[in-house]
Amino acid sequence: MPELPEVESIRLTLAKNTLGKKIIHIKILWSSAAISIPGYEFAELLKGKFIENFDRRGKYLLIGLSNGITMIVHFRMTGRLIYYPEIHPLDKHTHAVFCLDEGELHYSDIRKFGRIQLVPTAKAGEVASLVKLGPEPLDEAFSFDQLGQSLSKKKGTIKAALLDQTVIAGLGNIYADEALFRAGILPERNTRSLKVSEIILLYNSIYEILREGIDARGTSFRDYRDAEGNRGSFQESLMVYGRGGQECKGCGNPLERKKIAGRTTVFCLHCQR
DNA sequence: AGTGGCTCCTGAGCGC
DNA sequence: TGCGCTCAGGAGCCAC
Repeated sequence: MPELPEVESIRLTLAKNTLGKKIIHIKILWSSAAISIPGYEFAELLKGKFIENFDRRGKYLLIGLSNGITMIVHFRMTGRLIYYPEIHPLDKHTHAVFCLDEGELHYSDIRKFGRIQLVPTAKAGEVASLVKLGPEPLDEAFSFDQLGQSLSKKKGTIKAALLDQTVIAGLGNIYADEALFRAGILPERNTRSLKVSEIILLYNSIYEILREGIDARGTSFRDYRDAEGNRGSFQESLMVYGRGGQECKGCGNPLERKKIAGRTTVFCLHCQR
């Protein structure tokens, strides 16, 4: 599932392959919920436009086009945007093909949870889902004070707080569990019970985990691929996610697996407290 | 206001 | 072999 490091990897590989290219035409194969406007209108708006820049906010990818329109993509669980230098056959779950002056870009999504919307670039900052987002964890301006302040407003468990995109943008189930393990904090801890020293540990862990995730070009636990169709490698470095019942890589005790904040959560009772 | 539960959707994995 | 069940989950929405 594309979280911040995966979306960032998609952004980088897309920019490398498609920046400055022209959209010749678009084939819409499935458009019911994924695209916010009727398919023909969507295709008409993008036809003949150049891909000018790529940005990312949390798990959202922002593609700037030459007509003053920004395409905002959220991949949710299984969304993919893959560039092929040559004409490439459609697969069962391809929803749209952007035919470029050189190569083509395929948007596919097995579970159909992904969303694409078009907004005027000038108003991209006003899009409700983006406005609500909390700070960017990799932004230089993001401090542990800021994290502490965001967390102080939350009740519930720290796991729920980390998944809340208004607290901090870009964490999903994988990186939330990994950051908590690294910080040595139990996911079920009440957010308000965290000491300043623990918030500093958590702040550093989030930063490191996301950086390492990007360096590994993301986590391909199952479906994730970057814009060149390649898998990431961070799944090899996971300490807890997807490892319930297995030995903790830190202490050797079996890892716990429990639903917290409605998400499967894996943690170590010995290494986290 | 904050929280918990439901919904969308498909494929994988399991037991029988 | 194949059926039917359960699970995986981001975020929007609703009820309390």
